[in-house]
Amino acid sequence: MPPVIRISDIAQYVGQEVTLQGWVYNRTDKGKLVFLLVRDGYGFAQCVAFKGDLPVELFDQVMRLPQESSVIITGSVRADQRAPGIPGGYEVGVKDLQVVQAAAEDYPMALKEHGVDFALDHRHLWIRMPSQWAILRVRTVVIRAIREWLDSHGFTHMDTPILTPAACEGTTTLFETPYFDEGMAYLAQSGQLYNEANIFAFGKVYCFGPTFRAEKSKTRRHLTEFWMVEPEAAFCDLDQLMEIEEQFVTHIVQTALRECQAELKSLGRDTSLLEQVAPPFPRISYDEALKMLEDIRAETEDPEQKELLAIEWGMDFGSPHETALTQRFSKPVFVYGYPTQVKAFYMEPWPGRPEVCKSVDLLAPEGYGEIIGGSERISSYELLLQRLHEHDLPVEAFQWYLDLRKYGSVPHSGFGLGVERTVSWITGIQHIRETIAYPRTIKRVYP
RNA sequence: UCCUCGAUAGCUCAAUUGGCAGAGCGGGCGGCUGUUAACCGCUAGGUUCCAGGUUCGAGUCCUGGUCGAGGAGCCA
Repeated sequence: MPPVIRISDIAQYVGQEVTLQGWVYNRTDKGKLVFLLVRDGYGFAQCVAFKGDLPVELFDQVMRLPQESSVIITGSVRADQRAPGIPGGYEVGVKDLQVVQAAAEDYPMALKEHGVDFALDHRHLWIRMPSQWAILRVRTVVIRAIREWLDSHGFTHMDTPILTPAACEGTTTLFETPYFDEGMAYLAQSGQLYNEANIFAFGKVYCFGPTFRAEKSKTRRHLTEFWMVEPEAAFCDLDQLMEIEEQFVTHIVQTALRECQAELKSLGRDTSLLEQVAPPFPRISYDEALKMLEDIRAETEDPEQKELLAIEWGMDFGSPHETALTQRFSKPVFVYGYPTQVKAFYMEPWPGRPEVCKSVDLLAPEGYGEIIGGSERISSYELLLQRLHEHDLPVEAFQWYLDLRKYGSVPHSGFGLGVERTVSWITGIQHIRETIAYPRTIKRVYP
């Protein structure tokens, strides 16, 4: 029996007889000729059956194969520019075909556009379609690239708890669940505070897992359950943090470009700007960003847009601001030094400017906006204690966190990168829900 | 929580001023040796989101509700 191959490797088998194990994605019959578009999990390839090449009964069966039937196909590979697929340009001349199961004829996903609600109700089938398959292939490569870079740069992977005692930052709304006799537990919105403990044992660490936010956000950039990687490093200030971030993001983007060419091409992604992603990234201060936004607002004629872009010093950027700002850049851009009042309690103040903190967001270009939020953390025991009081946080719950500033405190910094937002940017898609296999939004927990 | 929009065949949508509920795709049957969302012929397929109301007559107008989408705020 010829070797079972992966469609992603099909170019290596031109002129050879191979076996494909997969599913019929589409069928077009032309009388004495049938085209099957077969997917095997690794790609999509056209298989061509001629009536004269096959037994009469088999050809008749092939001509009637319902969409999504599972099949084992043997035939010879040839290059043909007409052949569609991912990667396209190669096809299999069918010599034998075994039907593992003829699918039921009421498969609901037509090979056409679908409404969002219908598509999401059938997410378990939607992921079979080329666009969704390609996005999720990019996602897995992005996740691998994240781990590769961190693992090879001295970061120790340390899992942090999903069930947590309280808000880490005391701001966002959390999912809660009863926890035996201990009252309520909350689903983690960040592993950062635990990371900060872990660096004093391991130097540089990262956690990587699902993150939960119960906020009633209804936008293309929000999920209630999403994946975030959070690196944290001891003996690291804000400038060193930005160097880490730009190396890290560059590795992720370049790996995806290198390993997902066929997927990105099938998605129609223009990769010219992604190819330019390399250190150094532009760095602008909050004050400079504010000036740019005022200029952009002055040039805007649309009154609605003018209203949305209104801002004054001390306010955090909303998504209209981020979008407008990043449309001016072709590379990811750092915005550092946000007002202390809009950021979390644990951020180190700017030397000589207490109204500003050593925070930095990384905004993806082409209007995609924030993919990373990070900062240098407060290292002084007294200042941290003062901030806990200022934010009305229960000091006793943060006793262990205060200990970190008591026993060998050092300057340290960290950040969180949102996987889904990063994949949205790299794949060029508009809605974050397509970058995760089973999205959880305010209105959806099925399937 | 607020603003805006939407719901008609399995899917995507159309239906003029309130006047017989339609098309394409998908399914079935038939035809075709290079299709790219193939094409051609035939065919089956409807609680027009729900509950009221106006009217000779409502998919269409009015009231209330349900569900969904986009955006704001918040954030990754």
